[in-house]
Parts: sequence; structure tokens; C-alpha cells
Amino acid sequence: MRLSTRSRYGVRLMLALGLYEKKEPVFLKDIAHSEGISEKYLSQIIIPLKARGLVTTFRGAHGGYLLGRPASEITLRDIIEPLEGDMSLVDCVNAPDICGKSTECVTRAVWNEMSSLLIGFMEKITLEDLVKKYKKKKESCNGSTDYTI
Amino acid sequence: MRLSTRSRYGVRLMLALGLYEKKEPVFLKDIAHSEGISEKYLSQIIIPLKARGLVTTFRGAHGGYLLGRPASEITLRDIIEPLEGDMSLVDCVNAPDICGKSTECVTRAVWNEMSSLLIGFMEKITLEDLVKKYKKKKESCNGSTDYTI
DNA sequence: TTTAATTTCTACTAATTTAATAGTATTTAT
DNA sequence: ATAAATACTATTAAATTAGTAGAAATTAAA
Repeated sequence: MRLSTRSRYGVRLMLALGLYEKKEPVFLKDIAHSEGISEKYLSQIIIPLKARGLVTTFRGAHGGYLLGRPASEITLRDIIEPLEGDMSLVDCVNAPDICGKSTECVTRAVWNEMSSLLIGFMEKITLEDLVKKYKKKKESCNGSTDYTI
Repeated sequence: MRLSTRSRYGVRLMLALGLYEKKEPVFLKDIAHSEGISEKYLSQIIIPLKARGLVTTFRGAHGGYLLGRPASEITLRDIIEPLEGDMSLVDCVNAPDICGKSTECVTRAVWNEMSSLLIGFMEKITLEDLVKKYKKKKESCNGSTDYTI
């Protein structure tokens, strides 16, 4: 019942981009370095995020990435779902046909509730929330408002 | 972010035992057969459940398994935790030392909240709840109150 | 127009985890 | 004794995860 590192890295990646909202595009290399994540791996992770419009990309020299829309309009679910795939805790929740007893299954009903709980939580949290929390913590630690990666 | 089949099988196993509360011990063979799960696999799954006192075992001929305490005193968490191991969605939630930034990490705070949400949910659901729901469904489908496996 | 820097695409791979299977040992009612 | 059940230990095939590697495409700038 672990979240994949893809999802975790994806959220950290988006948080880093969120800190640069409306500024110059950021190089993946820089985020990868500051976050201590393989650049090649991040470059794979960012593709589905781009496909969903969560990031805008600029190719070629001086290219890079920017948030595709305001951080306030990006939820945790938006980020995690394309990386994690099906978000349900058990296959049968979204694919009832894999089991003949799905309609009457008591445990499936529970897995369904649990999955909905998680998804509902993720929908309530925006990238803006994370950005704000991050800045708040940084200030209280550093007394600084500099958010360079 | 999937629940393991160990946990799912474990819950179904306990539900089957719950339907027999205070009656004769049940053979794992019978549960395995009725649930369509490998008996050998179930016999591994039941060991940590026994260790936590969730089931009582009787060895030898005419042995079998019974619930270790009333279904009303067994929560979903009780069943899943020994099967799943650490219940947090991300390692750093319960092992902050694996990352130097845990105390200040914004994403870790989110994973922590999410994990607590799940665990809280699982603590609220008892095996008795599942047993009752099962019986209710059976009655409305069959008009029967026979719960043989 | 060349070069350097960047994203994009495709393929491969090592390590780990999962979901079992298999066989033997132990216990116990009959 | 023996048959029937749990308990224990070892092995394994398949899938997933978490990357690595390298070439291709794109573009700003020299």
C-alpha cells in the first residue's frame, strides 16, 4: 500500500515548478540536482504531466518547464493520477468485471470507500497549498524569502 | 498504491471466520475452497493473524480455526496491519531518518495526513460490521439466513 | 550555419516484491 | 497406528519498480 516513487517525485517536481510560477522556464537538470533525483528518471515522469497540461515545455537550448496553469488549479489528484494510473486500492473497485461477485461483495464496498476517501483528500489539496506551506516553513527556518532551487 | 492480495485474502478469511463465531472450528481447506484461494497461501497468511490473537487454532485431526475474540473487537486495521506491515503510504512517514529533510518536508506532511486518514478509517470498521453487512446482503438476495461456506 | 543545450523518444536492465507452490514436520482425535 | 489437520521452511515464476543508456529532435545563440 505504498505510493510509488514516480508519484512522490512527481509531486516534488511540481512543487519545485510551483515555486517558479510565472517566471523563466526551469531546467529539469536543475530540479533533478536540487531534489537529488535522476534527471533521466524525472524526464520520464514529467511526460504524463505534460500530457495532462500540468506543465508547459520549451524545447531546445534555453528550454525548460513551467507550470501549465495556476498552482491553485492543480490538485494533488491531478498530479498523482497520471503517474499512478488507476488510483483505487484494489483492482475490482474500478474493474468490477474481474470478479463475478463484485456487486454483492462486502469487502469490495469497503475498498471502494477507502479509495474514495483517499481520492477526495487528494482533490482538496492544491499545489498552491503546498507552495504556501513550503514558503512558510522556509521563512520560519531561514528568515529568508529566497526560493532558489 | 494497491492493497496486497495478502491483506485482501486476510480480510476475506476473517470474514469467513466471523460468520462462524462461537461455533465449531473451521478448516482452512473449506475456506480456501469456498473463497477460491490456495490453501497453502492462506495457511501462510493466517500465521500473523494468529500471532496477534485474532484467530485461535486447533491442531491435529478435527482441528481448525476460530475467531480469537468477538468480531466486534476486531477492526480492519487489526487484520490488515500484520499482513501489510507498515501501513504508511510512504516510508518516511514512520521512518523519518531515511531522509535528512523529513522534519521540514511539506510533501511528507501530506503523506502523513493521508496515511492517518486511511488508518483512521480502518480503525472504525469492525469485523462485526462486515459480518452484518454480509448477512444483510445475503438475506436480501436469497431470502435465506443460511451462511454455510 | 554550426554548435551547444535542452527536451523527447525508445529500449534495456537490475533489484525487489508479490503471489504463490512444494514438501516435510508436528499434533491430535479416533 | 493412522488419518486429518495445522505449522514450518524453502523455493520460485512473474510482475513491478526504479531506474540507466543513448540516440533523435528542437532551438537559441554564436
